[in-house]
Amino acid sequence: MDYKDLAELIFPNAKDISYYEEKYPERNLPEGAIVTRFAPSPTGFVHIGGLYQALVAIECAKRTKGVFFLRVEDTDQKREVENGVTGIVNSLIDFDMEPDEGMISDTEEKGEYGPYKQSLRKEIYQAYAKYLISQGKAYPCFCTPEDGEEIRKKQEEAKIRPGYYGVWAKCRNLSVEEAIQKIKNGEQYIIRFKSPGREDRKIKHKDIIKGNVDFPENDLDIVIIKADGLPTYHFAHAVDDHLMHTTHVIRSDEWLSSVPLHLQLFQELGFKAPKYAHISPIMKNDNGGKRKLSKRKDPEAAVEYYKKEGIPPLAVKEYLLNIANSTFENWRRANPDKSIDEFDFQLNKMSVSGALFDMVKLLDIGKTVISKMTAEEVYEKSLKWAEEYDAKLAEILKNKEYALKVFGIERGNKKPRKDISKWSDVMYNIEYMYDEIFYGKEQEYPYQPAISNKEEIKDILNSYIEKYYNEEDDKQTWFDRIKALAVEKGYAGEVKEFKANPGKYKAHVGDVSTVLRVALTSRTNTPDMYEIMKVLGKDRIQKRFEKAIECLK
RNA sequence: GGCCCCGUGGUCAAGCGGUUAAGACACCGCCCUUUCACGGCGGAGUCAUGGGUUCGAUUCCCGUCGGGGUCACCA
Repeated sequence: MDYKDLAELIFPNAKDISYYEEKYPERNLPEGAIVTRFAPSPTGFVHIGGLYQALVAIECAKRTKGVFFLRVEDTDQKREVENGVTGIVNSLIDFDMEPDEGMISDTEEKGEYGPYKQSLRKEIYQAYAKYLISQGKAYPCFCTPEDGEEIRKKQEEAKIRPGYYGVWAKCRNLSVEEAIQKIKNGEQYIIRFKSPGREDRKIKHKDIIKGNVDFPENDLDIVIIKADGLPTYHFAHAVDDHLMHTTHVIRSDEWLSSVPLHLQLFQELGFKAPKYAHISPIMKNDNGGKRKLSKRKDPEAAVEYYKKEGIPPLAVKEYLLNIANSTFENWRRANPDKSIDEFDFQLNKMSVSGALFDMVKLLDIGKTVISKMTAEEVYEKSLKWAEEYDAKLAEILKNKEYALKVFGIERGNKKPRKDISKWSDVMYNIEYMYDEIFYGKEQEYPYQPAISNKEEIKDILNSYIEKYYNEEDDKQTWFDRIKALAVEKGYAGEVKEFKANPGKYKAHVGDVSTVLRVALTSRTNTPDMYEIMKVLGKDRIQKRFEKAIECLK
């Protein structure tokens, strides 16, 4: 009896691996094309770090006319969440990061290299496990989880390296006959890889991001097929990325220390190993210390958070790209209007250490991104956001024609306003332009100390609307009239003049403007008042003044 | 604890043996200006530490310290 008999006994129905080798031929891609993937567990939750990885992967694939695919790693059934895959796919779509192939929902997929869901690939893994067993490179292990625990305990007590290896790997040296007998006796088992490695030897690995890294060889007989018949991550990774012809494995750097094992697996399976790029995680400052953004503690760890806040996906991507390649920022300054797809992303220029997440910077990028949009775009996007997250905003945005005027204020010129960094800022930015909200609020007029006399304010307001305001005026004329009003009432027409001779005037034209502004908007700081008045129109201006005067009493 | 990775201003970072050590965000000041934002100009602030190597180290080597990762029938 030999290894083949053992393999046959364990996986009687498994196909020969040549079947799969033929079924999934080499991809027909241009020279240098990168085939890579995003391979999350279907928890339905996409971590910002996952999005980051996916973005990097997409940039690589796009740049080389390669392939980016989505594979679902659901070999741990405990982690399975209902509709988890759809959730992930939708998040990618939200960010305009749709994969070229792979899963497109919980049950559907596209592409020739599937299934893209590992739980559906059971027989494939078993075929390769069978192959390994028949070669004497894997074996059934009859140790129970409790046995494993016991071994670890002993190792800990003896202060030696824990794990299933060397003399501790009890089942490794079972003869084929013994193994067959145990199986026939109905003993439960799992399949372990028979590692040819030695801990006292080093291997060299060149990681695209981390550079040269030396490790001790792997000598652990890790399990490749679990009791439930599904593979472990390591085995699935080797089989899948081989069969799917992945050229570059781009993943979080928590996997870096598994590289010796993975390389060994590829070697023993007779596969060509992919290139690896291990990305540093995005960190967060946690009083003094650094730690990974945590799903439990940090809301911003979830991609869903950005959607809820209304931070434009493009802003998130630009921010992430900036962490990935800091040259992006300079490129962006030089090419403010180009698509990010034109940026020459370099995998090997990625930072080796983990960056601290900087929300302030993200929001700054958000401001710039939104400032470049047309009023129409701002309208569409904020409405879409509002429909999902802010019913009141959605309601006031119904009148598109008017909303466009409001969003058009100081927009589209060479120096557009930058005061909206996310869609959830919109309400605050525009609410006073809507009468239903303006009059609905408890009226407060924060007049400035420069002009605080009630009669004075009333006089300025009345004079302005009666004698000085003319809807037809261009901006220069409009402001000249405000100056004339100021002068008439004994204020300096120029701020400079006032500063030069402060004793000569009650205050200056700026203070007069503030009176108008506050009456109009109940705010001291607003965008350009000329444009605001244009949008409001004379009737509404008059009404607001009347209301302001009324409130003075 | 073993193994591995990392350490330039508050943050992201360029730099790779000789630089006044880029740039961005944040901060401060000034200018522009009817407010605010924008924009422009300027400012403060950094090579973790100790030893080497070298004519010369932020750059190379070693130690120390600090941070992170990993040691599952989880991924």
